[in-house]
Amino acid sequence: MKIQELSQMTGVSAKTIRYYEEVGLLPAPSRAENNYRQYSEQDVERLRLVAGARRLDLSLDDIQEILALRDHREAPCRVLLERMEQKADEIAERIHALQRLEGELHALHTLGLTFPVDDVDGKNCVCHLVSEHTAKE
Amino acid sequence: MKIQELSQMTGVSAKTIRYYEEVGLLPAPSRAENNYRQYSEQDVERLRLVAGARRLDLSLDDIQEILALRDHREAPCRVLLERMEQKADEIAERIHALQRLEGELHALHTLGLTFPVDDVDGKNCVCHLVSEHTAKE
DNA sequence: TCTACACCTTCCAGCAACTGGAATGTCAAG
DNA sequence: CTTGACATTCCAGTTGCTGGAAGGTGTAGA
Repeated sequence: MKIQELSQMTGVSAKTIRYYEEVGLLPAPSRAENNYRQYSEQDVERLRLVAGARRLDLSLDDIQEILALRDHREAPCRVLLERMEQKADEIAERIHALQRLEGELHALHTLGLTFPVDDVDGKNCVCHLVSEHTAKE
Repeated sequence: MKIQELSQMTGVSAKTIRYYEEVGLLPAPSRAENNYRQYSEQDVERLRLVAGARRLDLSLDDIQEILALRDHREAPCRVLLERMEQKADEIAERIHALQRLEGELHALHTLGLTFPVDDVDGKNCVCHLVSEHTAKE
């Protein structure tokens, strides 16, 4: 099958497929007479694994590692499970950071509303709050 | 004051300060005899506003806009408040996306644990789950 | 047959916001 | 006089793609 078909079967754009090949996630496929890339069912499977892992926000490096294990006929499941756990921790942390940020934004916004809005560089201005914000904590 | 001092007063690295100058967030400062950058109190103030806004995760483009208003002696507070609101919405959305992702990761991980961990390419493997994950929803 | 159109190829550039490093210059202390 | 901490410029790399140019290929219709 041609690249466009592989793209449709996996939801990964042709551009991205070529990129994955370039960085070594996908092997260079065989070519037709006209130099078009030709893909097999195996390629579909491999790319589906990549796409699934990307959807879980695993890094291309992590995916490389997992695929390399598979290519050496070692079961990659253990590593994959481990990476999923790490990723979950990372995401939990990012969620907390974002929630803190959200709180700060709301607090500053509320406080900012109590100030005159046309103050160019006076002290009673949300801009000043934001500047001070640097030093906080 | 020299760049290192400005850096310490604002918590922004010297490298980043030069970068901000390069992209036009900070004006090119005057230079000493030895070609070292020389900063004033005004620069401290300006950079503090930038740093505070960055801490709130506003983009450099947003900050450009706010500083440009200030430079034209227009009160930037209205715009700043608006951007803060937009940013809060954006962050709320990102939090939701991450929470969904976290849920998926945990679900797959739990399910993956019920499978044998040494299956190279069989179907009872978390890798297979992840591949299938592509098609979901 | 001509031509339009959709597909394929390669290669180069750009995004955001920095960060690292090389090569070089300056200055104060011991 | 040397050592070390600063300063300068410039170039490259990070992550994971995406856009676009310039050109080749394949098919269907006028």
